[in-house]
Amino acid sequence: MKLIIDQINKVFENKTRLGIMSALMVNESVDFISMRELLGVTDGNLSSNISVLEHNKYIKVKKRFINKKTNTSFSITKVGRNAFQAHLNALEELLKWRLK
Amino acid sequence: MKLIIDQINKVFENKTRLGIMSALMVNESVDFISMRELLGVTDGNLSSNISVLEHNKYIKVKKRFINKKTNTSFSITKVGRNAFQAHLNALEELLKWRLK
DNA sequence: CAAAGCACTTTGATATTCAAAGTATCAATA
DNA sequence: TATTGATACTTTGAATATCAAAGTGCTTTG
Repeated sequence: MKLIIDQINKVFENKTRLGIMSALMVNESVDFISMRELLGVTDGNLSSNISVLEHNKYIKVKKRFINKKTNTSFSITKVGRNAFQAHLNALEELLKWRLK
Repeated sequence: MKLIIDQINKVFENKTRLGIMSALMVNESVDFISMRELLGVTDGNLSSNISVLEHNKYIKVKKRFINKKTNTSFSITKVGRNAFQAHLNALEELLKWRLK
């Protein structure tokens, strides 16, 4: 069981980051405001958790202007997708372990 | 998606506690030493996380003597089982959400 | 040109984590 | 029978994490 637990990724042991990653697994790109609405979190919370994921190279952040307003959007990286998938697999293993 | 994320239980956002609960879902009772070995954690880590689960009434702690040595064992409560199941359902929902 | 809004980021008080140090009891060795 | 070691935990606290309020830098509106 230790082997399974070791595969659980600390970065994803957080509601907001779990939500961000889930959203980016199915959406090519999601912008700041949409993500905030989707998750129902404060902007401060979203911003700091985005930073954590970015520093881990799990997501990419793209900033641009859309009619004179800043627009920040996120996408998942290959590394992020693999790490998240590994985390989900570990969770699944933990549940399978329960049954044997 | 906010509705799903809200169902994620903060108490279970921790490797050790996730492991404890998984173990107690399938084992009527597990003692301190066995749990520590099973999870591969330090005794301090196990002890403090057991306290968290106990204060949340998710597990019961039973202390007794087995040939003059203290023996502490844990079991899941009805409340704990329900809470953990709800948490697992939320995780599952989050994954299902990914597919639509 | 203030004042208000928008789209974020930073700050910091508060909460959490977990291993080292501590406690209590028993067993063995000298 | 002191003394050291082992076992079975618990407590402490330094390090780290969380997240909402306050801050920043724009633009727009009155």
